[in-house]
Amino acid sequence: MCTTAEENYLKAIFKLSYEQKNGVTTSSLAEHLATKASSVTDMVQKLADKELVNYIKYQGVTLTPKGEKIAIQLIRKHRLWELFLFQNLGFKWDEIHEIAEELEHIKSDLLVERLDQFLNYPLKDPHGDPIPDQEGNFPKNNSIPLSRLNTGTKGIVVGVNDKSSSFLIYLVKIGIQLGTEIEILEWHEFDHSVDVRINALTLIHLSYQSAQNILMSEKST
Amino acid sequence: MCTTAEENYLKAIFKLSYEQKNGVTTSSLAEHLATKASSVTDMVQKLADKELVNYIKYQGVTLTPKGEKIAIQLIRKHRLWELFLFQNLGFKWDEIHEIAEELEHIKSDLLVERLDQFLNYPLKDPHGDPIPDQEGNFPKNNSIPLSRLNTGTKGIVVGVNDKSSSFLIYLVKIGIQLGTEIEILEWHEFDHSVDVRINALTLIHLSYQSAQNILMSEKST
DNA sequence: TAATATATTTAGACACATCTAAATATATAT
DNA sequence: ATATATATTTAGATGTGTCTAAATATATTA
Ligand SMILES: [Mn+2]
Ligand SMILES: [Mn+2]
Ligand SMILES: [Mn+2]
Ligand SMILES: [Mn+2]
Repeated sequence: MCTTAEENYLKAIFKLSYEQKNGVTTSSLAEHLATKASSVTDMVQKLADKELVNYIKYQGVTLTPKGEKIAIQLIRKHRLWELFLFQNLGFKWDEIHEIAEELEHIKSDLLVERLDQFLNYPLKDPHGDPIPDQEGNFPKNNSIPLSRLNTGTKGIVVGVNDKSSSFLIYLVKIGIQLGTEIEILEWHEFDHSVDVRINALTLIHLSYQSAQNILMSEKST
Repeated sequence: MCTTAEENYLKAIFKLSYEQKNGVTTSSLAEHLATKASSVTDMVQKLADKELVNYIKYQGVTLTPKGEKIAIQLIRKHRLWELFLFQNLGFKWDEIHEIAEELEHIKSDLLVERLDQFLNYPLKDPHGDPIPDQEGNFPKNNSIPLSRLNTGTKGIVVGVNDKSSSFLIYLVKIGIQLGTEIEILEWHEFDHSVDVRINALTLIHLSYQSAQNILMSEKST
């Protein structure tokens, strides 16, 4: 069994290992978990003792299969709870992450399966992120950042990279949520910002950072 | 804010203060929480520093209004979660307590209110226990232990005192759950056990301990 | 390659929650 | 009332998870 702190470390290592292919660094973990590098070293050594991570001093850390399994189950629980909060309890897009951050640590395999069943075995959470199944398989999602769409193309918003409240609230304010149709009107070379049309109606301007964090369906038109 | 450990102590003090009117004793708390008397003393002193309990050495402990409010909110959360697990996720009578013991510590007032709304503002949990409202008021429940019913009277099972898995599983096995009608047939003087008829059909024998732990509606016939 | 900057680990400390063993207070019995 | 038993508190220790400051390794730059 893992403590809540250990679980949060495993989840963080899993997330960061997509950006850092040869070992997650101590400092990036410290930043992600809002803690100190020395605390990370301590914990990572403990996780290595438990054979949940591979760790060589100064070389960063990767998950063992055992550690990865736990991380994926946590993501599964997190996203199922988020969907429950969103769909059944009427929480907003930007209110669910923090609560799910606590709920994901409730220890009961049966609870997760029943929740999955109650929600009708969903494939995506309210942010458009894929929900892994019992075995840890992620459903395919072939989305690309809005920043990679060409002028003139249209697409549907299917997710976001940045799940911070501030970004999500901003998106709602400018009229963007899951399912919104967006047409690329014009890219601006100098700052990579873009003018778009929302739902064939409203014209708005998106910064490059926003464009990178909005995920669109690949339209094979 | 309280830690999970502090919250569990407050809840335990609240429960035990019905049996011990002038201060909950250190040893009874230790027993209830499956810990040592010395640990209880430590924690109780900390809770006194936080002004959540009144504590005088060797005199036992009582809740302050502030401490009582927290305890009642915990009971509210615990019972709402139990009902959710029972009604919506299909858990059995005896499976819900342990999971709710974890869920009750999730920190979000909005979550509790939304859950209450989702469950349609219920008055009782799956064990027949009253669910306090937002202000901490318990709905009246005028139940009496089966052990106090006279020969010939009938009643409906509306709750249980003992919520242990073993007792609940036993009740299900002998055909007793919430809503079951029980008729008192004959009391046995020597061991205070009783013969009863269940749902106007099955005859069974109950020990005095069982009779004390089954709560019946007061029938004003 | 040597000097400097940055990243990481180690050492030592602290708060929390628990324990065992010893000291002390309260209750009970002679 | 004194002795004995029981309940409670204190003292000292442990494990977890965190921190700051110091030591050491790796990366960068001259
Ligand atoms: Mn978490
Ligand atoms: Mn999400
Ligand atoms: Mn609890
Ligand atoms: Mn209950």
